[in-house]
Amino acid sequence: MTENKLPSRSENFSEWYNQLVLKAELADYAPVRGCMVVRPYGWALWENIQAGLDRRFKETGHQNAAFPLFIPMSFLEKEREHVEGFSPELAVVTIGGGEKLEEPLIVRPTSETIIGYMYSKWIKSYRDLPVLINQWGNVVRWELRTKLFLRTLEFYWQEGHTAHATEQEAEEETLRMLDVYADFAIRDAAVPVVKGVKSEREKFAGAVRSYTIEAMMGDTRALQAGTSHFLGQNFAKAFDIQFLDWNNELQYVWTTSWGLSTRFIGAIIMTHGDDQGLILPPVVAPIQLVIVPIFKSDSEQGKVMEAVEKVKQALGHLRTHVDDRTEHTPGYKFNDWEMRGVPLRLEIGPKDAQSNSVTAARRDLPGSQGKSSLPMDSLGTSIPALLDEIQNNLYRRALDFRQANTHKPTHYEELKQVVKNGWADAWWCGAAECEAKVKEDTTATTRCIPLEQPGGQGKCVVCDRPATQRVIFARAY
RNA sequence: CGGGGCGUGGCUCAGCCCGGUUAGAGCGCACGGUUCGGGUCCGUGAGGUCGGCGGUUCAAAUCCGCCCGCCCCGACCA
Repeated sequence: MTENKLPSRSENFSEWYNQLVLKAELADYAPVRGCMVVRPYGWALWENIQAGLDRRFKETGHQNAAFPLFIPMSFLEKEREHVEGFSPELAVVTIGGGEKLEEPLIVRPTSETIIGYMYSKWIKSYRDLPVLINQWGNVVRWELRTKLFLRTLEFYWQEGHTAHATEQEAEEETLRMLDVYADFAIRDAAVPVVKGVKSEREKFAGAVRSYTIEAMMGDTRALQAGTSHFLGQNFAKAFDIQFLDWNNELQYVWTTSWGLSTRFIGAIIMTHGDDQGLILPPVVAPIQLVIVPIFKSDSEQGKVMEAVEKVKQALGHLRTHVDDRTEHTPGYKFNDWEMRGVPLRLEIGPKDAQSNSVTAARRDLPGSQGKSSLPMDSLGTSIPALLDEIQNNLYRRALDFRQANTHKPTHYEELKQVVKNGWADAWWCGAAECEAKVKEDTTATTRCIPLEQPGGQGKCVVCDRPATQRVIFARAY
């Protein structure tokens, strides 16, 4: 009767997540520890994420390009913080074509260095600036503990790398791309995010300042869903990226980098999913609409399939799938597509065909609550409207959840308590010791200093000294 | 690397403590029929060097040793 049941989301979130990823056929474990195979359904979701981002990148004037997978080891060593940050997690190639290499190559963990090297060759004048390039690709980081999509040895992402003539322009670019990520997360993925600045401790190795969008997952843990870094002149100096300015003076460029990875798929799963399985936001769902035909006799089949054809034509612009498998009963298919997160299901049976209507079932509302009968003639407008409503409902629900689980502790004992099961939004003096103490005592870290601040000042939740900024403490993935 | 748990058909596990016929179940898979508006039901069948190596024993999935792998919790991280 109940086969292939998922573990309960509320009882064992982690197990629920792992099994859901496998059963929904988003990904599978690869033979190498920590590596992941992205299966067609998962990749289709990634392609929709890519499309949403890529459109925004183009709108903001960026171009795509591709840089090498292999980077000379010496490149990494040119920027001190960068090499310190990434050394422990490098994959290194020492043999090529059977010969020991003179200089080891690293498999890129990120491409600031090799792109910096190329930029130094390309940029000579202020007329060459800005350079606005994005790369879609894969990178390798030898992580100790991995989790499907969230942290794998190899992952797919995009990394944007830009160079500018002035500090202000680079800062603007950094924030512009942070906004692009936030807009994508909110509007395409229905994932509410907080934009903010990372603390010194949490920032990218080599950055002057790292910005982040942080999202709350269904177990209240935080996930860094995308980052944008202001790199100052760190990489420009390490790679000699210099240009002659308007006054014929030699200047270092100002650079930025920003990235969003397949980790975001994990964010979508953990934000929207429920005990039944995935719930995918319509904008990014590989299948927006599944049609389940229902019939017994041959004559019923004829009428039903005729209706199915009509519906397909009316909804030609949507990503639609007709589940015409004969080996499964309708009930089985309902559960199957719910598990896979398809946002809307249309059931078309003899009764519907008879009454010239279809039965629609929303994935975001459970059981009969989400069911309604829609007249066949107006599906061209009613279905897109319904998908919109689902998209909006998913966002609002996730936002409500985050707000309900974000606390504002005013003293340390309270902080320690709330951070066990939620976010803490609190005054912080900015001292690294306070940050470290919280981590020590609770495992929670500072996620970001939100860009939106209430103003005024208070007392640091850890040490009671005066504080002018609020920060979010949370346990994170 | 530290702490905990676990390795038995594709999956989830029982059997192990107390060694002894051809190693089991449910799900999945294949075939036939039945059913089809919320995971139909019945039948038949395929599929396992019990993680690996070694030891004890007349006899090892079961006892002992070593190794390997996986999962969870930490340190590292998008």
